[in-house]
Order: sequence, then structure tokens, then C-alpha cells
Amino acid sequence: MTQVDVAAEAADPSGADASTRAKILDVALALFTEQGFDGTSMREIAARLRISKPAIYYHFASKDDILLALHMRLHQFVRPAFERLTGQAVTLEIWGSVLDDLTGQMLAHRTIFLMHERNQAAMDKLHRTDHAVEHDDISERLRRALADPALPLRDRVRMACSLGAVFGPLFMAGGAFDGVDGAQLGSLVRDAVRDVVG
Amino acid sequence: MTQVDVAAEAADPSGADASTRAKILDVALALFTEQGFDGTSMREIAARLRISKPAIYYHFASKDDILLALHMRLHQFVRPAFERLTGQAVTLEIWGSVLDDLTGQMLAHRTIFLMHERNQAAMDKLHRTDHAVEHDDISERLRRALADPALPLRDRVRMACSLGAVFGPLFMAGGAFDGVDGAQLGSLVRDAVRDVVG
DNA sequence: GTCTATATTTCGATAGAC
DNA sequence: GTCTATCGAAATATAGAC
Repeated sequence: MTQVDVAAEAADPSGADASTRAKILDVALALFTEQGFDGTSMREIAARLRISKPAIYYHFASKDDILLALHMRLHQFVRPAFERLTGQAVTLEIWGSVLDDLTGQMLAHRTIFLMHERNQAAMDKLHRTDHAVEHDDISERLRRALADPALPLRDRVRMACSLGAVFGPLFMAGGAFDGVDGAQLGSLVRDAVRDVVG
Repeated sequence: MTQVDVAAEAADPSGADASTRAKILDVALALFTEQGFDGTSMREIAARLRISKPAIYYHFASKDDILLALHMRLHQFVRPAFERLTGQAVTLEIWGSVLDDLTGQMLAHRTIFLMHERNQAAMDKLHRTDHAVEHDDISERLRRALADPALPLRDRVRMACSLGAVFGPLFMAGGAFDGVDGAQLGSLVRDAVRDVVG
């Protein structure tokens, strides 16, 4: 059993003398983001940590298992925001408050979100293969909200556009805002998002 | 030499009795979008066309060469819009007109844009390896505009958010707008984008 | 232009010692 | 927990006939 408390992993500081498992996750996150999941080999992860490949397999059952652990990190960050979409009819106002939270999480954990976006194919395969991910998944609830036939098309489009607006600065700017203060950036993004959905 | 006129490829209708080369590109586009570039093998492409692997290699020098051809298609679609960013200082108004054109292209060629987004890692590697792509590339001009220190941070953020808003309905909706009429969708997206950048 | 057969490389994963 | 050595599968790409 290589499972470990998710919160502890996420709380890992900057890798001073963190556990090997946490260090593997940090390196994998960086490499998966830069080169893609399929473009990164286990050998590469091991080399950067100056350990051997089997050492990784002691901590993770498979390469997919590493990706799954990183997916769970993201899941943990976004679940609180998206839980507001269940149990009540979605309105533009509710959607706006969801995106407000989401903006904060995105800015606090940019690399994880970027890794997830740049490896959607691998993530999809993981969901098809691994049944441990179940269908508690966020993407499904999101897709259902945006396809809700009870909503006017105009509102559905504005929901999708505002969602894109939240991630535009991270996904499409190629690091143009990397050095910018998170609070200031968050304020500007939230203003722009409100202009779409407010 | 397997190079062929780019416009002719893009003009290929729906694959009735199109040339083998064009059919390979169509199948590769679909598979790269669904499963990712690295998650798709040459064997898979060949099997779906009921031809053999070497038949593909007669038309393309390598797997990367197929991806490059698809990249050129996209490049052709977006270049006119982005050429407006050269030779003059970027303003929110110019940016708005660029996104206006881009919205139309995105809706007219959804799959190509989606494939490009879902294979950024492979695309980056292509740019690093293949020097035929040169640095005429769009991504670079885009990044420079969004990082332009002559612009106030607020404007740069709104540029990034509006760019994200254009692609939100395509990238983040999981096909929730697949059946929607392009003209109607375009009108609604442009309205939302104008609220950010207008 | 398309085929069968195969060369070559690389990867994920495991065996077994320490 | 970590190592050396290796297995087996799958992928890209090519040789050579037709």
C-alpha cells in the first residue's frame, strides 16, 4: 500500500528534507508540466532525484499511480468550490461565486492546474482505466452545468467564457504573469470575470 | 519530398475519395484529439484507414511530420488575425478586433484548435526539434504582447482573460456546445469577450 | 503506392540481493 | 528503502518485393 495522506503531501514545503515520496511527486509535477506525462520517463524522474527507478516503484505502484496522486491534489483544491453546484439550480450568481473561489485556488497552485491542463489526454485515460477515481469527478459536474437545458444558451455561453477567462492568464500567457503578485492578479482577474458573468 | 500545398489539404471536404495523404491527416487529427499524440500509434492510424504502416511513411517522413502538417493548418487559420499585432503598439481595441477574427476561426475549425490545445507538450517538442517551424510562430508574438511592459497590468490581464474567454466554450465545456449553430454561438461569445476588453 | 517482414530503441515494470 | 540487472511489450522506422 503506497497510499498516504493527501493533505500532508500538498503541505510539503520546498523539498528541504521532505520524504522521498513527496520529492518524487514534486519532480514528476515539474516534468509532466514541461514535457508532458508521456514525454517523461520513469528513468528521467529517477535521474533528477539521483535515485534508481525501482526506488520509485517502492513508493508508487505504477507511473499512472503518480499521475493519480497529483490529480488528487488538484481535486482537493477545487472540490469545495464546485460542491456549490450540487443540490440547487445553477444561476449566474452562483456560478460567479464558484469562479471567485476557483480564481484563488488557481493562483495559489498554478503549476498543478497547468500540469492538469497540459495532460488532459493522460487524465482521461486514467479515468477510463482506474476505477478508484470513481465518478465523483469535477469535470462531469462541470460539463453537466454547462449543458443544462434549463438555462438559456446565453447564460451557458457566458458561464463557459468566464471559466475560460479565469484560466486565460495561466494557460495562454506562457508565463507572462509568473512574477506578478497573486493578490493583485486575483483582483484583476475577478474584475474581468465579473464583467462576463455579473 | 512529401510536402504538399497546405491550402489544398485544408480544403479537403469530408473524405469521400480524397487523397490518401489528406485522409491520413483527417484520421490523425481525430485520434490526436481524442487520445493525444503520444497516446496514438502509427499502427492505430493505419488500422483505421485499412492500410499498412509503411503506406503512411510514403506520405510522411515521420510521425512528427504529420503533427507538423496539422500545425501548419492551424497556423494558416490564425496568422491573418495575429498579423495585426505587428508594426503598431497593441491597444485593447486592436486586441478586441484580433479576438473577433479569432472567434470566427475557432468556431469554423474547432477540432484543429482542440487538438492543438490538448497536445501542447508535443507541439513544444516539435518547435525545439524541427527548425523548419522557425520562429515565425504565433505563440511567441502572443506571449510578447501579453508581457509588454508598456501596457498597464490591468490591460494585460484583461487581454489574457478575454483570450481565455474565446476558447472557454471549446476547451472547457467538454462538447457542451457541439450541436450549437456557429453563427449564434459566435455572436454570444463576441458579446462576452467585448465585456472584458471593450 | 502499397505490401510483408523485421531491425532497433525505449519504456514500464519486476526479480532478487543487501 | 534502495540497489543492479533484466524481462517483455510496444513503438518508430526501414528494407525490399510487387
